[in-house]
Amino acid sequence: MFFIISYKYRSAMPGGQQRKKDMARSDARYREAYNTLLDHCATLPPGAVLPAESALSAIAGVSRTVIRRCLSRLEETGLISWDGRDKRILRTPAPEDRIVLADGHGASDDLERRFLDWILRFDVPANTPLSVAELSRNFDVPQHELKEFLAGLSRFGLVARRKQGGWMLLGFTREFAVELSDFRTVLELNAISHVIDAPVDHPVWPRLREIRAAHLALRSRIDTDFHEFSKLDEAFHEAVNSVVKNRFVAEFQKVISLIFHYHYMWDKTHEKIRNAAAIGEHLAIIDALEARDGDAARDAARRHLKTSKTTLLSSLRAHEFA
Amino acid sequence: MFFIISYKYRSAMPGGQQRKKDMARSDARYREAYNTLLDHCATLPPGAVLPAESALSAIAGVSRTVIRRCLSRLEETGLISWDGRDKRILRTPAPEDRIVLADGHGASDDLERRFLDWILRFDVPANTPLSVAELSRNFDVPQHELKEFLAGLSRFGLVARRKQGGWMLLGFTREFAVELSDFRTVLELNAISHVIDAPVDHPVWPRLREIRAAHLALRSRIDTDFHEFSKLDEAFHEAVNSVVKNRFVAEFQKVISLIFHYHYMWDKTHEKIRNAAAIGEHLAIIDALEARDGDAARDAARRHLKTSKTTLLSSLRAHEFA
DNA sequence: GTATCGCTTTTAATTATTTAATACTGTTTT
DNA sequence: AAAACAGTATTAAATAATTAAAAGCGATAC
Repeated sequence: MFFIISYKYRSAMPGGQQRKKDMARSDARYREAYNTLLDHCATLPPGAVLPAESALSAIAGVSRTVIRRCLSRLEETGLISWDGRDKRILRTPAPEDRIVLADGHGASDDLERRFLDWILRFDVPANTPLSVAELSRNFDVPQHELKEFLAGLSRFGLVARRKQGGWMLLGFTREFAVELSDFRTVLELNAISHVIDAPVDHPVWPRLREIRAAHLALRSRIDTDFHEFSKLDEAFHEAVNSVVKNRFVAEFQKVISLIFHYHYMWDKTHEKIRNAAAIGEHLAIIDALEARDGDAARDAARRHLKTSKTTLLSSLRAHEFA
Repeated sequence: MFFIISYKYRSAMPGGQQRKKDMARSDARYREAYNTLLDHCATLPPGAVLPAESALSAIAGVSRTVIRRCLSRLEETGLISWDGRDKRILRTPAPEDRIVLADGHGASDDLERRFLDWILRFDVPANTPLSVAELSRNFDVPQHELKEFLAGLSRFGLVARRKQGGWMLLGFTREFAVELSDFRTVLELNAISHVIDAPVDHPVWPRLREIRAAHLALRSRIDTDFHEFSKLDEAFHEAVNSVVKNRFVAEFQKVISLIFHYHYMWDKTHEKIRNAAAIGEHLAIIDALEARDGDAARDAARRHLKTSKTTLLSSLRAHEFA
């Protein structure tokens, strides 16, 4: 009983805002909901009656508990009157009525990309112990999120738990690269087969035509713009794999394409020659696909993936001896 | 300063054992290390000098911090004398000197199997909200372990976060089953190709011969023992896939085989006929493999996997209308 | 000079606390 | 009477706080 009522008075305590120390869980949800409610009130004239608590909870996308906390504050601030079901707007909310949102970690969503980026860019060696505390600081993400993220990565065999606690980076070893390349080949050849069977009105066909044109255009100015190939490579493989509608394939493809993409970008040895050759390989695949010649397409793809694998491995070797 | 010294006296406090409430983290590591050290002491005669702290930490596989805590207790119990580097055994340890290991959650390792078992056995519907607290109670696993586990599963698209917090079971929908089957087909056909290329002295060949014999034996008594097929099915697919040495494939295969295995066990409709047919399909694959006929093997495998897919889907449909 | 120790600092596992979500219950409104 | 609603109680999720363990760092003994 007291528990609920106390909401009404809590924010009236000295300081107004809660001390950070007391907040086991952030009240960001409440703050956002409050502002959303303000916006809603702004659309109504003074004297208007507010809808039911459950209706408001639907509007703000939060539970009734949060709504009641918001209403308490609205009443207290003098924005509304509140007695049971009767909730009336007293005055139109002003900009200064909003509560500031404690700047949360907006960084969380991008974590995977930034983490892989870090590993590949700084060439973090295999068997490096990963400190959750340190990663948390560097990536500006709460520790528990990082733990969940690492738990997810462990499913890909990229990291593993250490017996003495914490985590350890397993890849990027030679074995990892080989197995990744092999797995990519399996997925990609399957995708090629799917493209061959795609109906004539499938969006992949115009997309491939565009990509072919882009390849030809880049080939004509390869001497100067060879570094643009990386983007083209990603687009090509994305187009081919887009035909396969499979959540498992998609999940892996995300990681695979990221890793290959970065290696293409950073391995600068013979970059121009490599990219020129890859353009040729891509065009061969597209030719075979458009001719609906499955065997030829798979052969061409196999050749291209073999080149990719070799490139990936040699870039690892280069780092090893660096 | 006081913090560390207190180790020496803490265990002398009333009760001897720490109150559970005070233990933010379990001291299981210390307890195990202590017993290990006792075992080590038992091999030495009284009066013998114990090795350096770092050496002991290597023996017990823990940090020096834990070793020092153990030494404190050993000294206190009168088992050793300890003054700086001088550590001598005073008497041979007796069985009652061991500390009891607080029975921890030995349940953690088996979590994946038990979780999938639960989903499939009780036919938990798609879009069911999963409560970490409840799962934690039912599976007798700490909450944070469950969160990490669910984070891992989300990589397979089996579960996902909810915006209002917590997790939600996504599969087992029809789409999930279709995509899982398709993915399994891709992996399995690849495995078949690998088997074909395996050298004559590869262990897969004798294994397949054994499995063929087991199939023939079961076929002769299929009328009574048809339910034994489930084990045979698992053995067959495991043998074929064992040829592919790939961490990504292996990780998926674990989940896939579990799911198909359970469905074979529980879908009781036409079980005898289904299993008899599957035996024939398996034998056809084995025949083609032993004849080193890649195309025939892949065709046979495709037929078998198609049957499997149909069975999986119809078992889902059966549940839907139940 | 180097191996080892005492002590300090840092990290990770786990509990505890706070906020939010949900379930339940009786009352009011239609 | 039935539906909608607010008040209350319970439960869960996020995250801070706490403790065990690990790692690090001079000092010291050999």
